Amino acid sequence: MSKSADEASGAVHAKAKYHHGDLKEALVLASYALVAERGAENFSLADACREAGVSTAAPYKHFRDRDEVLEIIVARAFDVMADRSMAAVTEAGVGTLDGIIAMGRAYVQFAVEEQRLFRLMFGQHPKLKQAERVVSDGTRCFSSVIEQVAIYCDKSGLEGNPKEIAVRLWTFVHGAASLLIDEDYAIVAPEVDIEKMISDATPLLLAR
Amino acid sequence: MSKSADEASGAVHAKAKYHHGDLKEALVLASYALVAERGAENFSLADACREAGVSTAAPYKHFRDRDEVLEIIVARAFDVMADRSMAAVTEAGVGTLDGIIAMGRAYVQFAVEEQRLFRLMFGQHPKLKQAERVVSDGTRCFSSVIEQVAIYCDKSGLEGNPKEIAVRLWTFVHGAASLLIDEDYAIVAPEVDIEKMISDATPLLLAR
DNA sequence: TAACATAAGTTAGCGCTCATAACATTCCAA
DNA sequence: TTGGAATGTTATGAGCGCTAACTTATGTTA
Repeated sequence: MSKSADEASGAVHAKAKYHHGDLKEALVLASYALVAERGAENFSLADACREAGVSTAAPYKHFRDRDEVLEIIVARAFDVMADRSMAAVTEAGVGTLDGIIAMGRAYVQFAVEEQRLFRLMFGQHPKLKQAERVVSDGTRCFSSVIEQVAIYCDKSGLEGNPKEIAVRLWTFVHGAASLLIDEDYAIVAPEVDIEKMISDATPLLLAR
Repeated sequence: MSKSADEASGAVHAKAKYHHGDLKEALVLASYALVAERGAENFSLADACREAGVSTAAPYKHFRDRDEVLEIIVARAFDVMADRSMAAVTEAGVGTLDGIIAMGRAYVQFAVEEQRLFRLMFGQHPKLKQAERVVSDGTRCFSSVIEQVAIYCDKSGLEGNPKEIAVRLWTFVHGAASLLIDEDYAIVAPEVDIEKMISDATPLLLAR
């Protein structure tokens, strides 16, 4: 078992080599998994080190600090989100009402499935927000929403400003995602059906 | 100066008395202020102890652990929020569209002014969510929204389920508050006018 | 009034974190 | 072949939450 694991990791006969090979990537992968599982607040770089089999000082040869690791994780998470979102749109119909609803649902679904990552992506963490990779990936993600709304407006002769409408839709699904994963609905309105709420509210919010 | 402070705190000639008087309340007040200022993640019980002038072990005579202090803080913050919300409704008109819009704006305003508290109140923190005081205070807060919607529906002959509509409105303003304080709007749509967005969206979401 | 139980403080210490400094090893290129 | 540069190591510091064991003050009861 441990033998096949060794082979899978590409180490032909790697008995405790001093240099890891690609420690940076290994630490990012381990950290990504740990954050996705336990959340950023319960993630320690030290754990990632143990997983990668190196000392707790090793990361500092590759990263500025703990926050730089989180930065990279967030950027990757945005990529994953963008992919899933586009897949949903493509399936439901580009530039259609159903497509836009599907995007909203995909947003919430991502938030539920990747709770811990979602919180890190959108939560307040000053250092992360300024990071180049985070800003550009986040912006790209949002642009695709505006695009879908623009096509829909065009098709259906709606007059509104696509960006303004996109912000409105984003606001709603983000609220839904947040209240859902933070279990605020559960306390106050456990019976709420999110999927239905989104399909109900989307056309209302698209109105001019 | 220090003399008048002593008198104000009720200590007639209190030079370093071994027993504090009301350490529990003093720690809660100090902690509330620190959390409001720095956020729960950057708050240490140790800091609150220094502020209160006691050892770092002292709190454990009064609280189960750090989380119990946060629990109490959240409960108090909900009270403050409920007060401000009701004040806004009363001023704008009970059971009117303006009243409902005012509540939404008050929600966002509270979130902005008390960012750190807001995050603690609605963020994911399993131990806190289950706490009795938090659940009951949160529920009471939400009930007042349902009430306003119900009156409005009655008056204007709207057919919808008040709770369902209240959830929809809450979802929207919560999304707005979150994206605003976490600076996600700032990255992607810095020009957005939240006040206007809320007054635009509220009537749309009230529709059946 | 004296004695004592208990409440409410203290110090010391464990185990964990992030981060830095100083040292060791390995790799690669001149 | 050899000397940096890159990439590991160990040791350490400062801060955190929390517990154990001890001390001091308080207030009730005999």
